Amino acid sequence: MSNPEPSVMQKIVSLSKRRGFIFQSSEIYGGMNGCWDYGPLGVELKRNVKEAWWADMVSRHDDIGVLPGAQSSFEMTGLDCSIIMHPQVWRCSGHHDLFHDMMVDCKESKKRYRHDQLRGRWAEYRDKKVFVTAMADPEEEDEAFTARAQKFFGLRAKDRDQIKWDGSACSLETIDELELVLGPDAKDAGTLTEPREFNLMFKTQMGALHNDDSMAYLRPETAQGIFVNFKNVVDSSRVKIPFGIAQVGKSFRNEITPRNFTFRVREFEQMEVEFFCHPDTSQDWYSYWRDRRMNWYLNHGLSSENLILREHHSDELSHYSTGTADIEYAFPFLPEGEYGELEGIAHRGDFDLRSHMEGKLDPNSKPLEVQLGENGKPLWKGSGKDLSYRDPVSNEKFIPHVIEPSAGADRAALAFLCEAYTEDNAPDDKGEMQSRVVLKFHPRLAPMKAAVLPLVKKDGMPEKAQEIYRELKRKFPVFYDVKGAVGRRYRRMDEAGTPFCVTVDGETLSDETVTLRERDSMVQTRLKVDEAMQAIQEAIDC
RNA sequence: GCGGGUGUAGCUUAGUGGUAAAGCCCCAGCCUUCCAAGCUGGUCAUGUGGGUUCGAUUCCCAUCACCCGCUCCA
Repeated sequence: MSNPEPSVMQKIVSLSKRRGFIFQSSEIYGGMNGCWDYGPLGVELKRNVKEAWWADMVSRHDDIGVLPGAQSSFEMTGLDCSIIMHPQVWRCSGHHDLFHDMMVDCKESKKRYRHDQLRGRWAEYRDKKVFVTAMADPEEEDEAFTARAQKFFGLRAKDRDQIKWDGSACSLETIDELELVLGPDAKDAGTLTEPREFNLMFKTQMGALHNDDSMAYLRPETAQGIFVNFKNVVDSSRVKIPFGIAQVGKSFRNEITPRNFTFRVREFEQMEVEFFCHPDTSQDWYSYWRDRRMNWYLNHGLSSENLILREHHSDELSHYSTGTADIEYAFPFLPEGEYGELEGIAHRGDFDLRSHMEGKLDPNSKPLEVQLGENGKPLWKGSGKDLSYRDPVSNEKFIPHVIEPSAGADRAALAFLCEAYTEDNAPDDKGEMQSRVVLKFHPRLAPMKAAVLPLVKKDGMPEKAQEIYRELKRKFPVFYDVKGAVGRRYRRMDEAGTPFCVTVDGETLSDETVTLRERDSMVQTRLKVDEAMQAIQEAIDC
């Protein structure tokens, strides 16, 4: 049984494990569906992604100057909030209603239905009784039930009126005898499963005693923590609109189908900005963030051939949003021409702040109004706190609009890993070309920035190399390796994505020069140790 | 959630109802003055749990994980 050539994705997964980028979670116990761990090199890669993002969005941000493409200067600040928040946060955010359904599956048709949306009616013919269901509009449902029952009982159209109907149409929720239920797309009765709770939010218990009051959720996104702290940040930090609040952290979603390595997982890390601005300027800020975020990926090495900016069509948008764009990458596990989302940039209007003020807004209302429950009161009460903003100069009071660039840290790390994976050819010691695996990471993202290698393990070279290693290590992550032929060590570093090798030879001992070998081109340059360090630092900083 | 496939060392593979094989990697030496496969030695494996059997890595069942397709994707 000879297998075909492994796919690029299989090679990346294999390399990830072999070199310590990404491991299956809990592997010694057989693994955990959709969970992955970052190994020694992977943790550096992902940290570099997050740190580059944080530096570019927050710590290095120029609060005073006007950045290219921006209409004015703006401030950026950060936040780190708890993963478990007040359950009302998720009711007002809309996650509770959207993520929380009772579902039934049909074993015959393999279709899945919302338990509360499935309606039917009891029908009887001769000795057979069945609860026929159908997916139909209320005006047409009686006709649909009749058609389903007629087919089930094997009757002709003219014999329809022989079907006896018992009671009026009702929701499946009122029916206990599932074995007598005919599914909307089934031929036989009794193919529907018991209703099962379908909850995309992770539930947990707050406190050691478990009861209904102690139920809490693990956050499904970091964004809500920013919205609920909006007033705190404004009151404590002297920021003025426009400004952004950034946060990096873990989020949890019970994805139905974890798939594709670390792309779709249940525990993941987000890098989100909520950018608050005046409603009149929000469209320009939306365009600004969309373009800036796209360029961020391009500047860190993703090829423009593999990256697209996809603007959502107007019919895809929540109507309160006036723009949403996805930054998508052509991951190797996807079919040709398909892309997977790295980041979404959404214009969210004032939906979130108002929902946390007034109560959950009905996303289908226009203009936005608080969603009411059956008793005519708000379905989910808001905080009642005033989350509007008063401009200190104009004295205008308004609820800011929000632009939300929301990125996946794991997805970004995976995209950079996939983009970096390259097979090319390099000469061996006899000058014959051999295949080479090299990870062409941007130096800023590479787990190790350089390796320090004594050319041979004698004549004082190891001692000198260790000295240089300690000097460089104060500035950035460096690896020391003395084992085996130097060519072998170069290849090992190529496979780990280390952009530079500093090689110590006989000359180093007398004149403090080394060779600096560049990973992608394999070009070597003879430099002073200080110059080599500077060259590496410049490559990282760019 | 459904259907199909796969699961043997860190990786890639071989093989068998009766002692599990190899290459690469890795480790310890030796050799080596700039791009992997010179020498010697060494570590390490049948996903998990049952069943059949004198004996199971092999056959059967279940389970877990991964891959492909469907479904889902705020």
